[in-house]
Amino acid sequence: MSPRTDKQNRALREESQARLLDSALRLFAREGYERTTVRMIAEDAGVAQGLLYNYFDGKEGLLRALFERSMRDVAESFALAEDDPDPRVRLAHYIRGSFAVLRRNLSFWRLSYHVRMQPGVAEGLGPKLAEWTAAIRAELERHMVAIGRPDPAVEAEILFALIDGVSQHYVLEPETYPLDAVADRIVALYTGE
Amino acid sequence: MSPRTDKQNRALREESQARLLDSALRLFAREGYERTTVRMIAEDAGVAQGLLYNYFDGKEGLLRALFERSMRDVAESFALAEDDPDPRVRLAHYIRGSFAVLRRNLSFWRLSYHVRMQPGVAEGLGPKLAEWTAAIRAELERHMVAIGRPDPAVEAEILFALIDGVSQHYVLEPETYPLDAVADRIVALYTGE
Amino acid sequence: MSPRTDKQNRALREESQARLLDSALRLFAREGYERTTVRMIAEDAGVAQGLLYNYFDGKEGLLRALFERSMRDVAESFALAEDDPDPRVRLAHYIRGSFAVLRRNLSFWRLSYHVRMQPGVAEGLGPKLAEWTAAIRAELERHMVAIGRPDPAVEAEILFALIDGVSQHYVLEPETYPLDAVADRIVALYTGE
Amino acid sequence: MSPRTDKQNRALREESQARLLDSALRLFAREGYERTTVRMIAEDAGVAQGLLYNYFDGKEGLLRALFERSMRDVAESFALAEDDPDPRVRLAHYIRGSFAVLRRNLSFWRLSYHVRMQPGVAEGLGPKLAEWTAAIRAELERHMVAIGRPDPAVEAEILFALIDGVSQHYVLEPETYPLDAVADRIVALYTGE
DNA sequence: TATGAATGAGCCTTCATTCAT
DNA sequence: GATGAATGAAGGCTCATTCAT
Repeated sequence: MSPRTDKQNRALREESQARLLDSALRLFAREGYERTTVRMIAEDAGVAQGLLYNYFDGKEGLLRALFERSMRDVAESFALAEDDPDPRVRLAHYIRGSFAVLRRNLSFWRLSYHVRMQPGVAEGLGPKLAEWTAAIRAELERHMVAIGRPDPAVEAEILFALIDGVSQHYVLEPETYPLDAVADRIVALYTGE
Repeated sequence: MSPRTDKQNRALREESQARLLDSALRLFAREGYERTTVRMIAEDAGVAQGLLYNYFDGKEGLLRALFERSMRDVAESFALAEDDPDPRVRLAHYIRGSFAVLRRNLSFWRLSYHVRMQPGVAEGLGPKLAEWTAAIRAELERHMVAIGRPDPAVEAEILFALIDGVSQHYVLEPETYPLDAVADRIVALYTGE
Repeated sequence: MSPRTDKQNRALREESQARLLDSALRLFAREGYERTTVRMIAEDAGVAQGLLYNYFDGKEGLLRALFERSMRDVAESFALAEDDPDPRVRLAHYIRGSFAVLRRNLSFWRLSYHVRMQPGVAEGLGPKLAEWTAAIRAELERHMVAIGRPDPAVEAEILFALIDGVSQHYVLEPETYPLDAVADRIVALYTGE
Repeated sequence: MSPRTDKQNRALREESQARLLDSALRLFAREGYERTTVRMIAEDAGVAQGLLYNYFDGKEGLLRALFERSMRDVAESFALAEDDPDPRVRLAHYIRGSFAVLRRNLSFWRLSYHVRMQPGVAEGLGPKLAEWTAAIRAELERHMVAIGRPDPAVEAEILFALIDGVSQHYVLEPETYPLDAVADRIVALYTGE
């Protein structure tokens, strides 16, 4: 008789959006962005194809929304880092935190590395990715300064490459990769014996 | 009109194949595998579209052939490594050699990283990639043993991740990445002071 | 919440219908029938998309209703024609009246010409359009008889084509078309010097 | 063995293009531009859908090509007009020529009137249509001057509207419209008694 | 050997319409 | 009476591949 209340509508919308985002994340990560069709996503999400276009600006808009949501999640995860007075402890937290975030958002990281190596697609995301890596470089350099390393810029590059390389190897074989042992060793390398 | 000799035919064949492989490598690396069309490759190579199917098993076969050729090139590059008695020197050579190979075959590495993060495509290449990384891991572990590091398996993972991470960062920004400084620092890390 | 009276309901209904018809007329005329979406109409009318289907038989039903309403308006406009004893004066009134109606209902005429040249759509309107033009032809022929023209059927065709052609040219460029001058000249042609 | 000769290829291309243009003209005219699908055109032409895109810039490009081809045909038809010293004779030729062209290219004129009343589509054709009608107006005005009519601009509008109105009525009912009788009467009106 | 015209499956997207509330 | 989330058929278009020459 009377139309749905605003609250009902909002719930419906959020449910549908979330289902689409979840399905898209899983499929993009598993099959790749280009090979994932809009049909697959809608089917996986259990909605009609057309619905996607009510909420996102096409397939690419869905990818963008996915990055926004996931980057927000990641940012929140990092925000929890405790503020220890010892810079070595802070760095250790950062490193371990990175791998914890990686583990918790495996699909997103897989997608992220996929997109980074996919010329046309990465550009569709605008400057977001570039800003992100710039921020990581800056943060790592601050850490290097704090722990008193000489040539902190190069050291930051090295730690960045190390974390990134490990993350990628883990993402490619999460079942078998010895992430904990590697993480321990990296932390030991930077926080002394 | 007049029948060509076998030698002429062979030369024609090899010329056409090489042109196609070169164009494919450049375009796959620059535009991504999925976004590169067969038409683009043929046009860039200056041959008709159909010719590709005379020599390769479609677009994916072309990619496979590309990997075979490039991996042969890379293997040859590494084969030149001198055989120094000092294991630290040998490791230093290996590391510097890796980055030298990277520089010389930028497009191939770009494509390689691209494909590695592209689920469906990577599988199309069969076990080649997996064997390759396994070989690298084994070689690095041998180096770690030779220089007497404890826990050589984990150390090998770390050096692999480091070289891979640096390579990838370089590949993404070859113009600005401080590859030499980073390489020097890595060599220093592993060959003492 | 509190039950509405019948009168209130009727007012609501009529308001919504009128808003939809007005929006549809403007948009169909401006954008064309096929390129106007139901969403555009509902948005322009400030109602929900679904409401349209409460009152009309879909998009095509809306078009039909629009024609019915507008043709009623037009018929009323013509009904006001005075009944002068001089057939020449009556014809002059008819001609001038036609252009006056055209000016007052520009959007409708634009839509009307649009639909007339749109095969599938015109048929959807049923025999209405055909009857209408038949009526015009008949009326014009009566005028031709009344002013004593030989071969009144052909003369009626000519005047019909003339009025129709002028109307269409005016509708295509209402800002610049010299409608008054043309109308004067036509009246002069038929009512003698 | 050897590839097709250039001549063979050209013949194939022209055949396909002509088939597509012919089918498109017939279908656009009969069903309307929007309601004609690319699938329908290809099927009617007896080729695969994709072929259309080898030769035309999509559906709209096909329409443009159609207008170019048809307008060239029409221009050629008019170019044959004899150059009589008597301006009345020249005008009579022009009027009769218009209707002859109309008869010979019925589908095109139907499409042309259809497109003229279809806002978005007409714009897609660029300034072509506008230039065309401007040229017609100018030519008619020259005729009016030549036969010594006062107020030639208004007279040109009237003759233009008349020809256009007749043409359109004929196009809508080519089977029954008394085109010859109407044409005779119009010529009589302008060339005296 | 080489060409390029032709194919058609499958993609992303739009939009009239339905229906639970 | 009114809402707007949801549907899904159908549209235009791309592109890997085939094949007659």
